[in-house]
Amino acid sequence: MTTAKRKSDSPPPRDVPNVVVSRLSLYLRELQQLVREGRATVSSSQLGKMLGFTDAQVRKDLAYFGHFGHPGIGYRCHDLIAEIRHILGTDRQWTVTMVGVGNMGRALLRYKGFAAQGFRIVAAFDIDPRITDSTIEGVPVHSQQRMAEVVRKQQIQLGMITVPAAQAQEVADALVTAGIAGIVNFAPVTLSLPPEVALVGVDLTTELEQLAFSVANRIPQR
Amino acid sequence: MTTAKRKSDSPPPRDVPNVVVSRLSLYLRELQQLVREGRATVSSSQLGKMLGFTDAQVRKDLAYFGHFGHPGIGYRCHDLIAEIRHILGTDRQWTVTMVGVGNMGRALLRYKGFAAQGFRIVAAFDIDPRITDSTIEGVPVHSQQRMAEVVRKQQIQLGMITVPAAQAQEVADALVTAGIAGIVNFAPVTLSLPPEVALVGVDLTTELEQLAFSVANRIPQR
DNA sequence: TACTGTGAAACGGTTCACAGCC
DNA sequence: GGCTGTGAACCGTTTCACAGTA
Repeated sequence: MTTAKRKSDSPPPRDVPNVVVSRLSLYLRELQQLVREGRATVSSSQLGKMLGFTDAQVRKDLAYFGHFGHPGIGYRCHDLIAEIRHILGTDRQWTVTMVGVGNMGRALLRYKGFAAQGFRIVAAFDIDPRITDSTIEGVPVHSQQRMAEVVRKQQIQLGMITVPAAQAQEVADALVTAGIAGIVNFAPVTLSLPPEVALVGVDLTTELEQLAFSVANRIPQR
Repeated sequence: MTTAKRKSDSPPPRDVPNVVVSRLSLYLRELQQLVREGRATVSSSQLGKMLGFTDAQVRKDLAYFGHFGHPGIGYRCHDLIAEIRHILGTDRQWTVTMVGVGNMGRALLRYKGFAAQGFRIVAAFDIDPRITDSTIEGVPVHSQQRMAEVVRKQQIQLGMITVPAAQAQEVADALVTAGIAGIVNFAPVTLSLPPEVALVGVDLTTELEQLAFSVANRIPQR
């Protein structure tokens, strides 16, 4: 790390627009790609162009968190990756569990991309006795009854819900009781959780509907 | 359908904020749930509460497209479902293809939820000769070389990309050449497409990163 | 009374434009 | 010359508050 400095090391700014954080993830993805291609630095306008954002937006987004750039040079890719990972909290390991080992759950268990960003799936749960107490991709699959126990013992922080919609709320409640800090919900229902538990919803049908609307109304996106 | 009327039947308003469309999908999901529970009408404040939005927001969102509500009554669930499906374009069938029949592709092929919203997966493509020319969940899996031919012949409108990141751009280019109108990209890369092709990106690692940030910074979400 | 639809006000995020730095 | 960081202007979205309707 060179002269780049954070505004304040631990407590992050209070007033960061929510969308900024989601763009941070995209910057990170592009930067990792650039490093793989051997690039050392990138300017805000180059990074913006790759993602369809303006240069000013890139600079503003990053400036919420510190002075990471170098006038006349741009941003050093390697350093900026480290900064963004620090901001997102993915410079450390997160322990994750998956509830529901059906088609979707299984596919996500096999996906190798999570580990590279610091997310380690350490346990899965299902109600089907044919798969509980087995191991899929090195991840032990437990009976859902053991959730509280396993989550506590293994200090699991995040949960992904990939059960049918009808069971999603009770699974979420169980995860909350077990002490989970955040949930990604893939079931197509709105979950209600206590406010101290973070929630991200991913509904694939909804995504297709966005696409259908764009196509049906011929809205050029970029 | 009763007295509810659209502002104008076919051409939709030009100036609809983008976020409104994504909320429309959520309204639809809740309304379908309400109908399953036997509810006939719902007010903007009830619908809003279910999703964590204000009543004014719900009314404004819907008012962009027409006068669907009934003062003193609220919205008739059944009618509003029909209206929203008409707006999204999901009152008709969409033909969809899936490129990449690995873990994720297979999981999505098996997912039953798409069909219920009007999305019919009619063909899939892969490069692995061990699975090409077979059938998965009733969906024929073709060699990727046949993409242009099959997409044209079957008049496929939308594509989902579930290949590894390194191949995503070339697959996207091939889909565009074949004449696809919109793409959902699950590969963790930024695709560059001609502006007349609609694009929705879903990056699961990005979603986990959002969650990590929220947890690391203890931001209550709701 | 219960509720919608909508102008107007308030808010928040994006873009502009430029001082400062390499 | 090339580039960042940032106050100020701008613009899009949300919320308010109320007239109108059943």
